[in-house]
Parts: sequence; C-alpha cells; structure tokens
Amino acid sequence: MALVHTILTLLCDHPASGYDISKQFEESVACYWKASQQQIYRELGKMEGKGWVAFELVPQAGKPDKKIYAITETGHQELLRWYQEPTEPTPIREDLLVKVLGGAYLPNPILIQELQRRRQTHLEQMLRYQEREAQYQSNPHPSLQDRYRYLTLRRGIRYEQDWIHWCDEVLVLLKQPDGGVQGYNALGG
Amino acid sequence: MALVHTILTLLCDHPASGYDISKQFEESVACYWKASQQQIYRELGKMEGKGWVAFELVPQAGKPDKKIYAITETGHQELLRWYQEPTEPTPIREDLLVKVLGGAYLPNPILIQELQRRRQTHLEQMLRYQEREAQYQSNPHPSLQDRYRYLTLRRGIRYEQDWIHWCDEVLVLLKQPDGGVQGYNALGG
DNA sequence: ACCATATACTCAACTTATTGAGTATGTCAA
DNA sequence: TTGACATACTCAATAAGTTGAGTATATGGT
Repeated sequence: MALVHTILTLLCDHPASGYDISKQFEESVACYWKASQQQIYRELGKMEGKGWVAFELVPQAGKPDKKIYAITETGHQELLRWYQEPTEPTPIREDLLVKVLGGAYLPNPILIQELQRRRQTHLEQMLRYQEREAQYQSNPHPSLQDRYRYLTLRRGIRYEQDWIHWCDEVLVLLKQPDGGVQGYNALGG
Repeated sequence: MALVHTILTLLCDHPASGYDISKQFEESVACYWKASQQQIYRELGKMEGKGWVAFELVPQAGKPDKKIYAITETGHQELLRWYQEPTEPTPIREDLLVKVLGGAYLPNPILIQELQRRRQTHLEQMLRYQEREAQYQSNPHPSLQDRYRYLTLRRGIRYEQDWIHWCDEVLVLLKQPDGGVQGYNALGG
C-alpha cells in the first residue's frame, strides 16, 4: 500500500504533524493519492510502531499537543526498498463509465446532464492545477523537490484535459439526432 | 458502490452466471471497473438477498451447477434510481506518481526504467483496445448496447494514450543532463 | 453573540477489496 | 502423463478505506 510510502516521501522533505501531512495531501498530492485525515493518523501510528517514523511531542497553548513526525533510518530503508519494487497501474473504478455503459437503459437527457456536469468539474480542477503550474513556472530556481512535484502536477493537468476531451467527444455523439447514439427505451414504464 | 450497478447493467443485456459476468469484466469492463471473481460472487449473493436479481439453477455434467442470474423488476428500479444520482469523479491512487514525487530520493535510472516499463504497459493496453475499436468499426450495424460500450472503450483508449504522452514528457526531462530534473542524493549510503 | 473555519488529534463501526485456499472436472498440448 | 488453462462456485482472513462522532480552543466575520 502506497499511502505509507507517500507519507514517508513527504517526511523526507521535512518533519511534519499528521495535520500538516493531511494539508499537503489536499493541496498537492490529491491529484494522484487521496487519503482522509483519519487514514493518515492511523498509518502514522502504525508506522511509528514499525520504527519507520519517530515523533516529538510539541506542547501547544490551547490546542492538543502536536506530534511532529520525522522519518527514521529504518524508514528510509523501507522507502528505498519500495521505490525499487516494480509498480503496476492502479485498477480503475469509474461510476460515470458504468452509466455510459448502461446508456441504453437510462434517459438520454440524464446522461447528457451528467457528462456536462463532469466536464465542468474537470475543467475547474484543470484551472486550479494550471494556476499552480503558472506559480511553478514563475519561480526561476525551483528546488529539486519542486521540479519532481511539478511532473506529478503535469499528470494531473493532462488527466483533467483528457476527461474534458472525452466528455466533448461523447456529448457530440449523444446530441446528434441520427447516426449517433440514441434510442432510450424506458424501463418499466 | 457501483460494482452492484455495473453487474445490474450487464444483466440488463442478458442473464448470465457469475462466471460469465467475471469474463465480461475482464474483456470489456476492465478499462473502467475492475472486480475479482470473488467480489462478483459475493455481490450476486447479496443482490439476490435484496431481490434485485434472481437465479435459475442449471445442472451441468461434471461441473458445479450454474447459477444463471437475471435482473428483476426491483433490480431495474434500483438501477434507474442509481443512474439518476449524480456521480463524482473517483479519487485517484497511483503508486507511480508517488515515486515521481520522491524522485529526489531514489536513483534516477530506477525511475527512468519504471517510466519506460509503464509506457510499454500502456502502449500494449492501448493496442489491445484499438483492436477492439477496429472490430467495432468494421460492424456496419452495431447494436445500441455496442454503441454505448464503444464510448467507454474510447475512454480507455484516451486514458492509455494520455499515460504514454505523459511518460514521454517526463522521460525527456529526466534524461536531459542539464536544465531538466537531476540530482539524486543517495539515501543512507 | 453567534457562526464558520481552522488547528490537532482520537476512537469506533462499517463497508469494500484483496489474497489465498479449497472443491470438482474437462480439454489440449508437450 | 504431467501441467497449463478453462469452467464454476464457496469460504475465510486480512487489509484498506469510509463515515461519523468526540475533545478542545482560537480567530475572524456578521
């Protein structure tokens, strides 16, 4: 499971609390790894048990104590081991495609609406990513870490663009009265 | 969870055994929904409990009896209900991107090798999909179901192409001695 | 004063997915 | 004849992910 290894990779850059890591997931990792705060806290606990990370308690005024985690030597070893393992593509599970598969059994306007909504979602996500891209490109001397992070951002941008293009392709066919894909037969009424 | 609804959608076309459904997943659904045989059997059991499918036992010589499942009226209702629910994009979890993120901490040749391997994997998958595309296009009168299935295939083809393009983009940068992304510092040795 | 949002972490129940074994047999090729 | 692969299904353990609540306080806006 790569969640552990994603966390370890982030900790290579600098020590961080579970909360910090969760923030990093939201703002830059989300385009290729999604994890909830709960998951991150749970994994950090397990990783600490294995000696891959160690934490320092930082007392805070008013708030619960911070646990600042750092990667250990054992953690580095585990990470390097994992980096050298071959990686397989992640199996995909995409609800929208199931709806397209069932296109013959659902009202056409609903499918079109769904595709338009999705196109919009991906467009917005792409614009957010492109802002980050512009930010990166405005920095004349990005760090090595930033340069690699940028490559993952490129993946995110392409992914969103690709969805938009596919949605457009399908919408053209669905809206075509002839020759395209038509013929919804209402089920059970 | 869309596994149930994917199975229901497949059963709309014609009744099938768990084994048949599993085959269909492998040969045409895999590009957007991956499920193991065990999962399919388990879900069919639960779906039967809810009255969404019903099976007929077909005795076989030598082999275990086949359970031929068909979608029920209740199943159709459930499917239509689900079709009308809005769909959110699936969160992505992609190991390879985690490795790219950690590019500064892993030996460059390993990362390059992984990317080349992945490019190859996606190329092969794309070629398989394109065969199916050619097959579809050679049929002058595809069924409505086939036409929708083709739209999902288009998603698969685009997805693979997009991966190939990204791999190429990244490989160019990684192989560039200057100006690109270099500078692996060996960890712990 | 009140509400939303942010910080920072914990616990528990639940669903979903993975892995591996087990039961039984038929076909095809080396 | 041995082994690989296909048919056809079941059971069980574990891993991973989701959902929701709970503890505590600070800040900023209406």
